Parts: sequence; structure tokens; C-alpha cells
Amino acid sequence: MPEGNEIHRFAERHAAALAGGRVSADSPNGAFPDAEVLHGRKLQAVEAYGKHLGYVFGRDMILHVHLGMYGDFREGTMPLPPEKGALRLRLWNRANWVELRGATDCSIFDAEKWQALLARLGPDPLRPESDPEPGFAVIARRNTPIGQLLMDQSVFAGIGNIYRAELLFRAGLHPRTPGREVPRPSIASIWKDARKLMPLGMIDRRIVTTLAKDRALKRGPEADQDRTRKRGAAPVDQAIPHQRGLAQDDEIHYVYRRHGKPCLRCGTKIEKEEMAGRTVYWCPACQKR
DNA sequence: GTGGGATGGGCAA
DNA sequence: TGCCCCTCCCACA
Repeated sequence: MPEGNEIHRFAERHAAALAGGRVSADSPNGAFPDAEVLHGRKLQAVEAYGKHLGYVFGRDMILHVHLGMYGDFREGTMPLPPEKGALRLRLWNRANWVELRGATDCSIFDAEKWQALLARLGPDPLRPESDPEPGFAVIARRNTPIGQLLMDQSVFAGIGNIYRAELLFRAGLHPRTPGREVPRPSIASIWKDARKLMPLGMIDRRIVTTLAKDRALKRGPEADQDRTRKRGAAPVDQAIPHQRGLAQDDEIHYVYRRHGKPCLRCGTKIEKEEMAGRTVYWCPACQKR
């Protein structure tokens, strides 16, 4: 379900709710029998790298969670809610609980396995210390389309299908452009844009990438104050200038899942195609090779 | 009620 | 490249 931005948000929230003390753990659907190994242990920290989460219980006891396409968390304050659905894992303390469903992976890593995972991930735009150069270098020598390279977690970690499409639109770059033909300033600006856009991404659990000036919907200041969810409209954060104003469902993205609809900038029909098993979307007029 | 698709990735071949 | 994992949601009947 989520891309890197939401994974990092989960890490922050789960650390705030549960880290620093002992937690209880169980696996109501039995799909994570190691829950009993974690039960009663102190959760030291929660880390996010790309789309991977690590719940650190010890040097050789890191709970690795990858949500994949279907996985999701729910969070709340005690008491635990009634058990519902296929519940893989619950973690809780006296104050808070976290539930995990549908994850691609939920298993305990030792230090070696955790390091091996990190070693195969490229720089993560959401980690301030990330050096993008290794990612730039890979792109500069590959003939693979840039649309495919942006989805490759060993090039950059954390970018998913929505940000792939939207970053390319914002850069004016056609997804089929071979990596080695992407000008250095273009890829540098995509990295910079990802650094800026991804932390601001989630509005009402949706990613909003469009500028207010590109959205048809214009509202007065009083509407801007309205933070409640309206059917089909996402309230956006006043503190984020590029997201000022409400965003209708079909204008929270420039191209992602907008195939056949007019481009928000130029009116040309958005196109789509399969690229390495995933659908990529672009505006044939705004995005050039 | 049903069926297809989805913000992902590992694996076999 | 295609298959699997195995969950939720929406459009459509």
C-alpha cells in the first residue's frame, strides 16, 4: 500500500507510541508465530529505510516488516479493539496498540540479515544523511528506461509507482528515456524534488503532488480552513504552500491513474503503458525524452 | 454479490 | 518475464 513517505511516518509514530519500554505481542491469526519471542521485550527503536521497517528489540532481534502491496497498520490507544480480519501481529503497551495485516514480510532478522538488506538498498530521499551519488552513477550508465530505474529500490529506496509517475511529470521527463540519456541536472532535480515532496506527501492518507495553481478547484480562504474530509475532496495543509486549497480526487496527481483524462497543465490526454510489470503514466506533451 | 486492480517484491526460469 | 503472496476497495451487476 504505502510508499517510503508513509513507511517513515509509521516508524516515527510507532516509536513514539511503543519504543523505550516493554511491549506485549501476539499473532491472532497465527501467521507470525515468533510474536511470542517478542512478547515482554523492550522495544529500543523503530527505523525506516526505503519501504522497509525495523523494530529493534536487540542486535540480533530486529522485527522486519515490509507491507508490500496489501499490508497496512492500524494504531490506537488502549484498550485493544475487538479482533477483526486477518490480524498478523499486535504490539501494545499500557497506552497504545499497533495492528499489522497483510504484510509481504513480517519476520525477525539478525544483525547480519538486516545489514545485508540495507546494503542492497540505494539512497533513501527521506533519510537526511543519504548521498544520492551512487544512484546518479547507476542511472548515468544504464540503458534501462528512467521510469524503471526510479522503481528500482537499489537505485533509490522508497520511491513507488505514484512518486515515479509524478516526479517524472514534474521534471518534464518521459518515462521511457534511457537512464544514460537523462541529463545530470534533471536527475539531480528529481532527487531534490523527491526530498521536498515525499515528506509532505500524505494528506488524509493520500499522496498529493499537484500545485494549487494546476488544480481547477478554487476556494476562498474560509474553505481552506476546513480540515474535515469532504466526499471527493482532500483537505490540505495550510503550512504547505504548494498544496494550498482543496484537491478533488482526480486532481491530487498530475498523471498517476489519470490515463485518458486531460493533462492538468496542457489538456493533452494522459497515456499509460506497462513497464516491467507496473503501469506507468505520462503526459505526451509535457514530458519529453 | 463479484471480479479486477492496487502505493511491492522475491523467486524460478 | 511471469507467478505468487493473500488483503482491501471500488465499479459494476
